[in-house]
Amino acid sequence: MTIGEAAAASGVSAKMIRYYETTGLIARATRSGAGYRHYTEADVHTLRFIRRARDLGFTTDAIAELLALWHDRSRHSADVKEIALGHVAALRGRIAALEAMAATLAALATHCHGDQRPDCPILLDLAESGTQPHDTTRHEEGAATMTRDMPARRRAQRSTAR
Amino acid sequence: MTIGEAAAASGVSAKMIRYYETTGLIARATRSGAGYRHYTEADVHTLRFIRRARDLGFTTDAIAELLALWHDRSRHSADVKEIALGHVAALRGRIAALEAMAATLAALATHCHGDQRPDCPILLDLAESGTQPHDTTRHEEGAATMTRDMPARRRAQRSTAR
DNA sequence: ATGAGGCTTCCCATGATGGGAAGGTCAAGC
DNA sequence: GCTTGACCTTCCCATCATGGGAAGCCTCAT
Repeated sequence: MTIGEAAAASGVSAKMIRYYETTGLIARATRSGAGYRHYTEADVHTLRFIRRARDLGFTTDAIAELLALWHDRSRHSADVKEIALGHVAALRGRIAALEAMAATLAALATHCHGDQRPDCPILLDLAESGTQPHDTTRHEEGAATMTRDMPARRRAQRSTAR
Repeated sequence: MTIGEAAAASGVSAKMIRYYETTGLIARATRSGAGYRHYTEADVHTLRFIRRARDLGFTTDAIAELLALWHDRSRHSADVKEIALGHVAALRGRIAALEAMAATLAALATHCHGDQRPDCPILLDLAESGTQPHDTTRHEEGAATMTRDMPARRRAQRSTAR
């Protein structure tokens, strides 16, 4: 089947299938005489595996390892389990960092009147809390690390904001 | 003070200070005759504000809004609170998505013997769970979105891990 | 005056993803 | 057999926050 069909069947976009091929996550697809990529059911199976792993938050590296183990008939389930548990630990770490942020903010918010007056403990905290030298170590491996995401509406909103 | 000093005093790297200037998050710095950027204590204060907000996971857009409100003497604390609570909600959404992943994986892992045998429910799940057509809607706005982060030790650990 | 270190700008890379252009291919219908 | 529209190819660009590094200018202390 063609890449478009494989994409539809696997839930991985054609763009990403090509990308995975260039990065070596999947093998180079066989090509038709005209250069069209050609996929088998087995390939689609692999793509679904990748998509599923990705949805579980595995890094690309981990996915590569899992794929290798999957294809390895003589694998030890212990290796798979180790990767999975390692990922669970990573997830829990991220969760803890996010929870710390949420808790801090939620606490500040409860002290904010939320009315027409300008006084606001949230702004006070942002402005004052780090007034001291500030530890330059940054990133307690977690907090600031996962700060990024939630895309869309950038420049647009920004202009209204400033 | 110079950009290097401002960076040390604020905890924001010189690189990022310049970046924030180009994106308009902060005003263009005054320059010395030779073109060196020059910062005041007030500027450092602003940078600390930004850093603190960033550490709390606010998006750049939200930070821009918070800065505007901070500088607005006639702000309504309700506006600040709304942004903060909106962010808390976003954080909780991310947390929920990560927890779902962790829970799924942890459950699978408990059923994995983790020994020398190759049979592993984790791999089975990855390989089979999505065998059906698969909903093409993708990204339930959460799951895959926060998948990315945890930098550093990539390639390195990989080698030791396998 | 010389050298070290700090500053400037500019370019590049990251990771996963999509957008889009320019051009080739295929299958269905006429 | 030819047209047409859908699909394929590669290539480039952009995202977002961040750092690396190069080339060249500036400044202060010796």
